[in-house]
Amino acid sequence: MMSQEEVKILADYIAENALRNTHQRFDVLDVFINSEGHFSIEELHELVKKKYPQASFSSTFRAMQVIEKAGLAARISGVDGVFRFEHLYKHQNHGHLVCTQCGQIIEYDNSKIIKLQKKIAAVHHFEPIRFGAKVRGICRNCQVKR
Amino acid sequence: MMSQEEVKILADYIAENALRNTHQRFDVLDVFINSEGHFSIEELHELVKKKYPQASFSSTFRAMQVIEKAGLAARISGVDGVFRFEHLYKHQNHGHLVCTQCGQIIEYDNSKIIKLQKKIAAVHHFEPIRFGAKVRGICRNCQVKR
DNA sequence: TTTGTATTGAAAACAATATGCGGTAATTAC
DNA sequence: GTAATTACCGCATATTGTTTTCAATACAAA
Repeated sequence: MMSQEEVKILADYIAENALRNTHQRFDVLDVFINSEGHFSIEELHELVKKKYPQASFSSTFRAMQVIEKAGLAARISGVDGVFRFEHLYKHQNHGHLVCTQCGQIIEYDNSKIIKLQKKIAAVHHFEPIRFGAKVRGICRNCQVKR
Repeated sequence: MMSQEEVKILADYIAENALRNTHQRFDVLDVFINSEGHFSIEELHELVKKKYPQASFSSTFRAMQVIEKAGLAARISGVDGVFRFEHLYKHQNHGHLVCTQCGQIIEYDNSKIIKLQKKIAAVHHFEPIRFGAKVRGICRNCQVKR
């Protein structure tokens, strides 16, 4: 059920950089692509192990580095010090609402914000690569809890 | 040359929380307030040591925790995994342009972006605490270098 | 002062991230 | 197809940045 498009992107990246097509890399990609939300490497590795029990942490770690370089994933820093991965492919133009209570990350469309950021970057002669917008606060659920 | 307003804020926080007025805390505050830009704890500690050579890393670390809780500083994650401190007092409503080459952080006014974020948060019934906007890219200097 | 306790400084613990190494497996050359 | 090459895996361990422990000290209240 893995999207062939992302597989192709990774395969292309591997070919272009004279790397090797190993099943581990595509195993990790498989799990990552079919995951919803934002996972740390450790969390992601737990998911990978469920489907591919023989997977090692290092492989998940290094596979994600490749997937990141291939442009399919990006690191974001959540509410704790741990970074998590977000999907980049077909997930353009979104910002994050980060709950400081439960750590949940909600995505929202931020195309308007990006337009503003592009203007600002231009003023500063800054060549933008990636845009981010984050609001820290309390999510609906955690408000109810109190 | 230390702003008395920030000193008062810290002193108030200390009084309200039954902490103690130690010179170490105000030494660190002094250096932090008179610093421009964004420093990691380690970088900040280097600055502190220049003025107060006897200062220990632990003290700088813990003093910044207190200063943070007093609402005078906030952590931001820069281009590497290291967090840095930014000024909160009299530094409202700004976003960051982060250079992925040299790590430099440029601040910009983002009051318009915050307005948009407030709207979005309301739609999601999300209670906002702090707003952030970040653009990763290449700064003017680093563009020239290439 | 005396007493109680928060704070300090040094070192060590911790957690997250990253790497070195020897064996293994994917490619390439033949 | 087979051998040669070399990137990669998995394990263990190193590294880095951050936090905590603990005994000694300094602050604040009586």
